[in-house]
Amino acid sequence: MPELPEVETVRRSLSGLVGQRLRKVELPDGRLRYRATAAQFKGAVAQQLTGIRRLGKYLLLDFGDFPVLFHLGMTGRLLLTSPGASAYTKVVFRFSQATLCFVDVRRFAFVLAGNKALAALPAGVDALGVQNREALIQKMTQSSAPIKSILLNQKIIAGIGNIYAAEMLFAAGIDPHRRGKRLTAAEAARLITACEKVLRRAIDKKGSSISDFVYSLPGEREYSTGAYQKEFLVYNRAGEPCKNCGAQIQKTVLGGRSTFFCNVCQK
DNA sequence: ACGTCTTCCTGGGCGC
DNA sequence: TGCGCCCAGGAAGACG
Repeated sequence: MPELPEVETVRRSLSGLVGQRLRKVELPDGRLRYRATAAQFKGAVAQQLTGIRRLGKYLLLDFGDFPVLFHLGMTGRLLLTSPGASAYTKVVFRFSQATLCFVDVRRFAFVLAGNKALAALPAGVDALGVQNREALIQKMTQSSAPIKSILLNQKIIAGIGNIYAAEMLFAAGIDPHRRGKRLTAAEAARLITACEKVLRRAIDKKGSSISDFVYSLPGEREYSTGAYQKEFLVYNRAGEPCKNCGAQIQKTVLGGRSTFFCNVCQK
């Protein structure tokens, strides 16, 4: 689920926690990709939350110089709610004025702290923080992997997942199967621009809610959902007409992932 | 070394 | 209604 726009939406939803002190961490069920333990949060307990950063699909809660890192995997959620609200609440953070629950139905999400958090950060440049476009263009065009796999590779560019990769390649008019090497520098540049445009628009719409992406609204009892799924031009639209040319949207498997594209508009 | 495939989990949706 | 199968936003690790 959570790609860059969803994680950014979560980050914004939690901004009210900044300045609050972490009183206590509870572990109803530490089973996640990496088992969560009480010991790992020692450096954060009794500290004030000084900021929340996002890097790619990762969220970093900074307690002074002690970071706590979250990755939501496929179904992870960070919700301002009571632990009993979900049967899948894994970790509970009791702040001075609020309770933050880390919830995951599956166990692909994880939380790391301190040095382990820093070590887990993605190597790639954040997809919305590209300073050196030339360097990124070079990385993209020297790989022999399909361009879609390159977009999904967090070591090259961080934050893009299966949904947005499809939408970006459509926006740039590039076939997902094209090898990075086979792209011209101009096409790679066009793709980077398309990436930023799609991500910004998706953030404006508070992400995509396909089945279960929700976020907390400060002060609200109900969860909210994103709206970008209403604007999908290719993702999950196999067999439907391309909104640009009318041809049927194609679905294939590329790198083990469902891949949607228009074989007329994307070359 | 690099690209691709398999696996980790669980629940929802669909066909029978 | 129930069962079994397939699929899913991610990505590490195994394999070739």
